[in-house]
Amino acid sequence: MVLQVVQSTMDHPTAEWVYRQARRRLPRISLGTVYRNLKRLAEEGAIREIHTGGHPARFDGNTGRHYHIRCLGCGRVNDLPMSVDTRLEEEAARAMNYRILGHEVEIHGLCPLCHEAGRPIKNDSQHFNVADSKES
Amino acid sequence: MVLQVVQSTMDHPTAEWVYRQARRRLPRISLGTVYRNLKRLAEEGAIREIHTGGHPARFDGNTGRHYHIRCLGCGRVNDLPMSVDTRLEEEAARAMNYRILGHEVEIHGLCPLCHEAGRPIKNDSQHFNVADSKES
DNA sequence: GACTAAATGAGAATAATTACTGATTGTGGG
DNA sequence: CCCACAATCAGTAATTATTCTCATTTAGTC
Repeated sequence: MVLQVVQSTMDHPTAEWVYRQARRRLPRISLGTVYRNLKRLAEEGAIREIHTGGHPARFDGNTGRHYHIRCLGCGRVNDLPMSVDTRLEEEAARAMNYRILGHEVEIHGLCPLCHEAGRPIKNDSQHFNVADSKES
Repeated sequence: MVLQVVQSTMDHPTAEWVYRQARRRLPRISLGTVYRNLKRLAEEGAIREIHTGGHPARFDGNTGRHYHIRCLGCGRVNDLPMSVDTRLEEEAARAMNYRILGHEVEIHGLCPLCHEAGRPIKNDSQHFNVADSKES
């Protein structure tokens, strides 16, 4: 059920958002349960966890390899429809003697809304909320 | 002074580690002061903050553009001596209509020590400590 | 239906970080 | 030297995100 919620959106929801959505169907569900299941799903590989950037973790129903772009104005995270560059890993392997396991790329910018609104960059600690377009 | 500590190492220390080091010279310094100054330095651009990956933030005295490699065994973060690929930003700009401001790349792997020791991946929540080679 | 294992809800606990507070230290005039 | 004023500090309380605990519920199975 938690899985369905995460997969239901192209946004990359925070645990908090998943909780709010889940509660619409299972009003008695607790935040702890949401966290517990998000973690389990991530371990099983059914979803991905995005820690990159700052404060609340985000979850991604799209488990294929892909990059993200993050808005420094509102914290929104979107998938990037661009190819994954494995040369980055090859180059790192040559440089570093690590056993390479993967890589992540995150582009930073201002989303159209924040850019237009002239919203400032809040790289700093703010409790980002997912784009709440379809939610109170 | 906090700046000196951060710049004194190629590791990417956590606030905690900076605190421990700083206290060797200024034994009365408080953790709050360390955080306050780390934040200020980061805002002024004198150091960089690395949030990517999980739990405690790390700080980087090297403010030039560069990539990082993170060991999923011990949490260590190292600089990568490889060139920054601005094509990633160009490609993202074409794809997304964001105002692009920058990008980050993080390679994941196991450092030589963890690899050899067969240490498992602890992607999960652990309080990573910096490589404490020169510290109690 | 009884027994067992797994999952849950509710709230306490933890970890990292920030904010607040009153005390201390500077600093530049006079 | 002394005084106002600003900056910084140590210490601590508060916040945020997340995990843990544990009594209870739910499921599965014989």
